[in-house]
Formats: sequence, structure tokens, C-alpha cells
Amino acid sequence: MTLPHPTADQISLPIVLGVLGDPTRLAIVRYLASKEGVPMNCSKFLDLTSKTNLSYHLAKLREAGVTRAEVVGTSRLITLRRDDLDRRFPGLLDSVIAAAGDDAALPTIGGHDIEAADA
Amino acid sequence: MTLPHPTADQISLPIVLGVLGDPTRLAIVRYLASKEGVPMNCSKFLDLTSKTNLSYHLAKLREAGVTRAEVVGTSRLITLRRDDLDRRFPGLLDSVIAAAGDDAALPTIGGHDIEAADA
DNA sequence: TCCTTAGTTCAAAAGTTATTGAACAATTGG
DNA sequence: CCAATTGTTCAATAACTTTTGAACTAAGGA
Repeated sequence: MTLPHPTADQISLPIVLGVLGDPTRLAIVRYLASKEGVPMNCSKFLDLTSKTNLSYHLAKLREAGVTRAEVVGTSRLITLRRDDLDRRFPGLLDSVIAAAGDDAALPTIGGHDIEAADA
Repeated sequence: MTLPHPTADQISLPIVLGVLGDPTRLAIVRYLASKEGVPMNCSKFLDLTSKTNLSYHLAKLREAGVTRAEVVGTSRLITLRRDDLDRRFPGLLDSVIAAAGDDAALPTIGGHDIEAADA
């Protein structure tokens, strides 16, 4: 029941950049980064789009090596692959997240601001 | 005869990431970065693809705000918009270029290595 | 067991991006 | 003026990506 993930050295720069070049996926990554260490299940992202489409975007992120998904019961716990991405592309994730943090045009999660979500 | 460029604050993160998520365009950006300050004309990139397709990719880079194209006679002199990109997305361009520098899968320009090209 | 929750898969449709070739425009040099 | 050089535009096609809904699986609780 383990989902397919690329190994760290299979992660490709153009693929990662392409995958991040989508507002929905960028919003997911930004949110994961804002809650780093806390694994999220997919339902957290349901205000972004439909369940089916979310499944598609989360698969893209996972297949690109940006996120890791662990199957736990009926949930998938999603985390950012920060360690692997930092090793492979130093500084990239941080600069993307910092830039995304300022971007009012990106969709947000949780109804309000990313900073304001949850306790 | 000035070509359309976005202003610095019109440059959008997802659009820049999407535009960089293409091996041909990433190769162009990497090459421009390796020759920073030296304006290139389009013909430098002709080993990557056809003239028509190159025109298309260079337009994408320009419209995203990644490059600037200045019309000089019958040439366009292409430069990286490093200052604007750094202001807008600090560290992003550097980390992308550094990561692209290690990437043997990206096409190269000049017949051999980027480091080895020209004098 | 039956129902609910969480998420996937599949196939179709819609939309977007990339690639091509032929024709075009502008500048420069003879 | 004529030709060459440098690059663009246009329309067609090919190739991908995104979105959708209906049907599905797998786990957990009553």
C-alpha cells in the first residue's frame, strides 16, 4: 500500500518547477511549509478544488518528489520532502515558499490567511 | 519597436516557475546566467531547437518577465532580468541556476559544455 | 454486517502549450 | 535597388494537462 515516490536523485529540476508553476499546487506547498512537521491529510485542501482534482494535484506533487504521502488507515498523511529537495536543490524551496508567502494572488487554505489558520 | 515586457511588479511567481519548468527554456536561462552582462542574440540558442520554436520560447521567457529583449538593428539582445527577479523573488533565480548548473539532463548550448563555450 | 469516511481510478471533455512550415517584416550591406 | 540576415507571425496540428462525474476500494465504527 505504499504509494510510488521518486528517490531523491530521481527528482528533476524542470519537473519540480513545472509542478510548482500551478497556483493550486503552490498553495498546497505553501500551506505544508507553514505547518512544517505536521502531516496533513488531503481533506485540509478541499477548499482549493474538488476531491477528484485534488487527488490529481497531490499525485503530481508526489510524483515530482515535492511531497511524500504516507498511507495511514483511510488517510494519506502528506508532508513536504524538504530534506530531499534541500539536498538536491539548495535554497530553491525556501525561496519559492518565501515568494509564495507574499503572493496575494495565490489561493489560500482554511478560509482566511495561512498565518491565521488553526491553533 | 519595443517589445512588450511586464513591469517588475507584474511578474508572477507561478508563471515564472511554469516558464522555467521547460528544459529548453531552463537551458536558455542557465546560459544567459553563465554569460551575465553579455547580451546575447537569439542565434546563440539555435542548437536547442528551430528558429520558429526558439522565437516562441524566447517570447514566453520575455512575457513572464524572466528576460528582457532589446531591439538593436535586426537583432534582439537578450538579457536576464536578474535585478527585477531578485527584488521580486529573492534567491529564487540563484537557486534555480545553481540547480540547473548540475543538471546533466538539460540541453547545452555551444556544442559542448556551458563553461567551455566561447572565450 | 452495513454504513461512513477518505481517497483513488477511469474515461471523456475541455483547455493549454509546443512544434511545424510557409510567409512575412525590418535592417544592413553591396 | 537587391539580396542576405535576423527574427516574427500565422494557422494547423500534435501533444500534453486539467477538470469533471461516476464508479470504485479500503479501513473503521456502530
